[in-house]
Amino acid sequence: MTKHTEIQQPLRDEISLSKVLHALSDPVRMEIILKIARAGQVACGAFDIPMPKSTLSHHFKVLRESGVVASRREGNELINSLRSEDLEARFPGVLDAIIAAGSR
Amino acid sequence: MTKHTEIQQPLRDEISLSKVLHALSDPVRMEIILKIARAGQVACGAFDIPMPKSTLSHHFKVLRESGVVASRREGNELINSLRSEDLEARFPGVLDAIIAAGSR
DNA sequence: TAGTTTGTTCGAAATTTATCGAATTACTTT
DNA sequence: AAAGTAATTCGATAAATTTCGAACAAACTA
Repeated sequence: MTKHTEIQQPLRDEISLSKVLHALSDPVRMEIILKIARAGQVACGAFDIPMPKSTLSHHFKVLRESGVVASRREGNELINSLRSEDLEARFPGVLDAIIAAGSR
Repeated sequence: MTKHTEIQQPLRDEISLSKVLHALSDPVRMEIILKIARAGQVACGAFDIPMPKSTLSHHFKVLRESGVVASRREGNELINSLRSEDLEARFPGVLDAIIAAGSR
């Protein structure tokens, strides 16, 4: 039987624009976001970013706490997805425009 | 006769998404941007933000160097405007969406 | 020219953020 | 139960950012 643990993340209404923009203002985190945007769902381990795991983990934490990324545990890995619906509801067009801009 | 000095700002193609997002991720700078967006043109002195002049000047510098704001001298004061066209050309929809989100 | 207004620059201190290795937690597999 | 895999947390350090007062610069005004 597979256990699914909940990960702490802000509620939709608690998501702050400043924190979202700060989260996305780092090139490493933007790279992460773009990959998730393309693939839909990506495990933390699937990023071949040349960087210690602890540093990468820090960036995921920032993305999660800002409300940009949702992570859920599946087995022994964490699956990351964008909180597109929440972000679209709260800040319409922002995430899409940034992803499009970052993809060029 | 009024002298108009040019202020250093990145060229359109040199504007970086990360720097723009970082510039906009600060609440004080967002407040500045929103006021400029509403008014079109605002002098540095027209912001009644309770903060030393040097600190405010720092925030204007960040906004200028990121390519978000253009400043030109008119007589004694600096007039600030958004680089909406440059930003729209480079990162379509980003600035508008962020301003709309920040205005709510 | 002296004084005033507007805003920047400088230099230092405080705060925040990023980085990394080691230890730890959660879960799976053997 | 022991070992392996995935990722986080801890603690320390490094780097970047923010803040502020004091000094400076540019342009106007009396």
